[in-house]
Amino acid sequence: MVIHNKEISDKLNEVADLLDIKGENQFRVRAYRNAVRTISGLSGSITEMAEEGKDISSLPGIGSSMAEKIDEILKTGELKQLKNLKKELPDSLIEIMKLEQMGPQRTKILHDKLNINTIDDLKKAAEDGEIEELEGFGRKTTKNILREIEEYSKKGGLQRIKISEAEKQIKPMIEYLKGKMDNVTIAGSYRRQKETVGDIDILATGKNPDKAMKDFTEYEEVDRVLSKGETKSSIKLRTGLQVDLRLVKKRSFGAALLYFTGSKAHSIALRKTGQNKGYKVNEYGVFKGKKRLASKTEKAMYEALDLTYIEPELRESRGEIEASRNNELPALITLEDIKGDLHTHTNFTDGNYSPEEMIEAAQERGYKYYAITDHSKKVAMARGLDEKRLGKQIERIDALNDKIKNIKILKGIEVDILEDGTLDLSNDILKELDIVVCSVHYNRNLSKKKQTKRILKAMDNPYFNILAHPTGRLIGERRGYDVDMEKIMKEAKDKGCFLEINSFPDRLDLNDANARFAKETGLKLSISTDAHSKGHLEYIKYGVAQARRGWLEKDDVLNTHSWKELKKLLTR
DNA sequence: GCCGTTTTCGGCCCGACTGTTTTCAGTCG
Repeated sequence: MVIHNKEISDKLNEVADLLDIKGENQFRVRAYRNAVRTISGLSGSITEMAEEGKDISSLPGIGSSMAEKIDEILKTGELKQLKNLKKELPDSLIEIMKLEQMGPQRTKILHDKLNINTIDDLKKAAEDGEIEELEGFGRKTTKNILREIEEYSKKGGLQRIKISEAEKQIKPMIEYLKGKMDNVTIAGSYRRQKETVGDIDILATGKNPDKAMKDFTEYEEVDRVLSKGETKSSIKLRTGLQVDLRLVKKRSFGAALLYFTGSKAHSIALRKTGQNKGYKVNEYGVFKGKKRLASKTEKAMYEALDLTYIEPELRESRGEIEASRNNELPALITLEDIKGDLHTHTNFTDGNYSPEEMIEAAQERGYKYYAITDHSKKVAMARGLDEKRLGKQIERIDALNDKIKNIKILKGIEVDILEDGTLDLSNDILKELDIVVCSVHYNRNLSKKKQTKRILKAMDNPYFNILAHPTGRLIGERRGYDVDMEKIMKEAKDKGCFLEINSFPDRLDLNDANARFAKETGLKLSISTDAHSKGHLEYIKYGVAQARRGWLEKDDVLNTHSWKELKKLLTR
């Protein structure tokens, strides 16, 4: 039986939630959450680790006891401890606990005193006035609970939004705030460029807190004010996005930015590092007794802890603090390192613009080369190209290359990998191309074994260059197909093939963990947009961000190289 | 439940805000 990492982390997370509600020791609860975080950050499969006889308890935050539980899940698909917990407490309490304003303890009290087990129970008890009678609760709390239930049912559950969507929603507000206060900076998971964000944390400095908080809470898109204080206020935009503003003193800006950028795990690790040195680390600085050692900038904060500066994208407690201490942090790739796009479409298939128009947009970005990779015939919906139409496109690009001098246009294709692992176009035409991007669009539901075999077989075709959107996932909508990604990466390296980080905001595929594994395998990746429109070329920044989160350096990425070098790399 | 440049036992990050209180618990990040 193949157990996915997510099944393991979901079960352990449920255990943590239920133990939390039960009122168990907080550190024990945290231990489960730490294990969940470790598992979520793995690129490889735990099932396979176990099969290969690797020691699961060597993973950070996973000790012998946790390893035994994981082993039980691997062997039986279940966890007795979780089953027993569910006998004590209905797991529907977890849903209640995750409502805003509700935590483990309130959930427990409501369960014990009013026998509330579901969100419906909660709603009824709140409406009947039972909750406000309880000690520690009151009228306002009851009102907040009812509002959160309404919000919850409106959204159909609790959701995070894509980073691209968050960017769209927050940009106008940032512009507005910049006119009202100083040093306006977005912190939180947005600054770390996580693929999705739950809310937006903004940091700023200003001389007049009352005025600043008033300006913030009176922004025209604000739906309601959740809290308003001297240093912290929270609002909800009409779109449903929560935004927190923290006002800090200029001299503690670095300390505050560091703290509010997180991640939580990174902050905790930093505080521990400080503690070991006899310092106290908080959002106001690094302190030795009363003496402030650092606070103005993040760099100074890190240095006070004997660490080199750590880029926000790395702050996930995935080894960055050790690497910083040993001065072994990667020099992360930047947007400026990208020399061209290797996966784009035109109106030959389902793109919105002609090759000429797309190329012009690429020139505006300063690209040195630009690959046109329209769909192949299998993708009929997009009017995919057959050999004949691709031949015409090749002629058109040859003519363009004769005419246009400052950018090299690469003749390419996004060719479908058919179910049997062959490619959708003949080698006679593929050999005419500069670059062959290959992807799976159909037969997504093959078994892991078959899907892996299919892709590996496709890689045996000597013209196969890059596997596009390798897992096929769509964030928040569709799981990736079942595939042995580690095996594919290792074989890609051996065969001289590459994988893509697809920068399209819905995809971000490969993700950060996969990218990091690729680096560790020594496999270079491309970062491309899959642009279907001129404006999509800008999405490259999201791909670069995920690459940075995956610890990638300039040299780890195919399209940071000159066309001359790239051509060599593509030649098998 | 994890973990060790002080430890195999005894620690485990820290502060702001709200609401319900009248000194503080719960939640959040």
